[in-house]
Amino acid sequence: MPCMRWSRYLIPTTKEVPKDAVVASHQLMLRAGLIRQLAAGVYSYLPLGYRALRKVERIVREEMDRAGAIELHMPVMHPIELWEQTGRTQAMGDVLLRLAGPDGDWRTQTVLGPTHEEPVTEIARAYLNSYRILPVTLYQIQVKFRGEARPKSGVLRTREFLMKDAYSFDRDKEGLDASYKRMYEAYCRIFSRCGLPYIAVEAESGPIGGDASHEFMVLTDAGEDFVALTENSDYAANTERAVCAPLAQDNAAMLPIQEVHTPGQRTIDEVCAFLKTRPSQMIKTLVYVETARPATAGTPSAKSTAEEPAPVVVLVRGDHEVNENKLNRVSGARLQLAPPDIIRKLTGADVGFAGPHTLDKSGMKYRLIVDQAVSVMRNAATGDNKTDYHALNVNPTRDFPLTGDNVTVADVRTVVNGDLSPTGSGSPIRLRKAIEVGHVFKLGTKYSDAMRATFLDSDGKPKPLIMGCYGIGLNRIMAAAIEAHHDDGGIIWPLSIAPFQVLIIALDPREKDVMETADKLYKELNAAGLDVLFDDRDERAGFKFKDADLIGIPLRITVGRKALAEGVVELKGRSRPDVEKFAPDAVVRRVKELVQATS
RNA sequence: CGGGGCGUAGCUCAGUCUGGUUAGAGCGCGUGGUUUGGGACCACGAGGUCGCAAGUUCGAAUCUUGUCGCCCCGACCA
Repeated sequence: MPCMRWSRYLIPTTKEVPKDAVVASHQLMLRAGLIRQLAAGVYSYLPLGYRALRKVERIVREEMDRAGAIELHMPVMHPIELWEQTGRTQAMGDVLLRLAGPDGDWRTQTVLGPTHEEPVTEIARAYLNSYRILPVTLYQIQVKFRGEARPKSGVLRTREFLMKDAYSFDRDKEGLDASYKRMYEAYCRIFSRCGLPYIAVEAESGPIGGDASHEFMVLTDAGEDFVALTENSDYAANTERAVCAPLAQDNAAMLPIQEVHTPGQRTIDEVCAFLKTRPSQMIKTLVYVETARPATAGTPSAKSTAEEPAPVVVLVRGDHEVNENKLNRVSGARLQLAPPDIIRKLTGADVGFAGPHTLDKSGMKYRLIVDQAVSVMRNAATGDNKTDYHALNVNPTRDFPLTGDNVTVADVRTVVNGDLSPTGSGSPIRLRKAIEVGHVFKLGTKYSDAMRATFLDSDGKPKPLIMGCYGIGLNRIMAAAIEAHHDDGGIIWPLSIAPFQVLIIALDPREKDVMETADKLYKELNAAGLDVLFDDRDERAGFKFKDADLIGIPLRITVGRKALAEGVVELKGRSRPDVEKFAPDAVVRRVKELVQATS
């Protein structure tokens, strides 16, 4: 049995808040001696932190196994050729970490895996070649490497992290639905068992659409995703994807268009202040062009000199933001904001004065995409396609079309606070910050097509494997748990993932009785299969209590001279203020009860 | 990649503007003593090529240039 005496263990706690740590979980993980930073976005897990991480790992593994997934272990080093088969060297860009080496060296042909769709599909291609062995779900718990542009918030966003990634392979869409559901349910169990207050939200699902993707979120300001939740909880989605009920038609009488001299007023805020109007009464006119498919050096696959696609003019309300995911889907192309020269050519004005009502005068072809919220406006203010001028009382239908070959009315904006639930319940949407701890995704045949991973179906015909992928960030679970469970004194671990379940503090370690009693409790609890840490350090009581609160072990047994003189020891839960007194024998029973009740 | 900030002891920082003995404090660490139920106190001590490099100067933590690293905001995020 390993010796878990604090005096012989390594728990470098600190009183001072490390200067680089901003969010609570980062500060506490450093102060409690769980992690140590080695480089930007690269952390060591110290003994206490590693124990918690392994607890999380165990829960994840148990639930994956229970859901019928099969564990394997794939390499971190991948031949880049594998990534070229799916075109993701380009899609991933700088996120894909390459090894450096002399030209022609194997190193330059090797990348560190940021995820494992390609390697797992390579395995599936080799071995999952009959409908008879389907469905199969494979998973691993493995380190991932990503060239994150900006690691931040401690362990929440790093360049190296531990992930559980699972991949399902099915013969048809119904099978995928079933596999997806099984993983979804396993995820719910995992996050519940880890003590996380999570919600599952609809997530951006890329080209497949529908209900093909969910993210598991923990609501906290330390997160960097935004989720849209309705007040009555009938809808929850990532803002990348969230939709809302259409806005109602404004029925004000249309006023005649009026031109206003607005010298140098370009931004929505400037113009609003100048015109004494509000952003919600303005139309933001944005010009997009198709992203040039960049031909990476060395790959002579560039298709150039095709006809220059027409710019896409997008209208959203002044207080709304374009959601580029939605826009790309509506337009059927990958768009980016147009450079100034195209804007000048199309609008005849400097950037900042574009409007939808007089665009035809340039003679340039363009497509018009009108956000639904704009389509119901009346008497809006917008640019006048004339430098230093804006127009008042611009109206859809009268001044620019809502129908026609090159016109689309659609939802292309990001939802905002106060939008109403898309379910029609009328419940308002609230935006909340959240940490993404898990993501389930129906992939379909994207990778099996690209890598020709087919199986022979019962009809004797080769068909592409239908895939799903399912990720969980284990380090993020740890950090999210701390974000959700801490107080001024430190961490309050959920029992299930606490590095230790019980902390025994010997308050007067030089007293023979105290040490003997504490040591006996330590041995008994250990023998009962509990994870026990024994604070046998010769320190003052206050010092040890502060440390105990900081590292947040759920159950604390205090053995002190005074209480022992009355024949008792003290039991306290980290999350509650009250202290219970027990005879040493009784406390072991009580602790066992408490641990069993929660596991 | 754009904007801002910071690199001095294991940690938190002062000193830099205005160059000048041997570079400081608190925490932590070691030794001894007094203490001992919510981060004690006294004494002594160990620990730093002031991120790195070049330059200016009689002299550089301090000025100049370059470079590397870290943090924050933004952009980006299969």
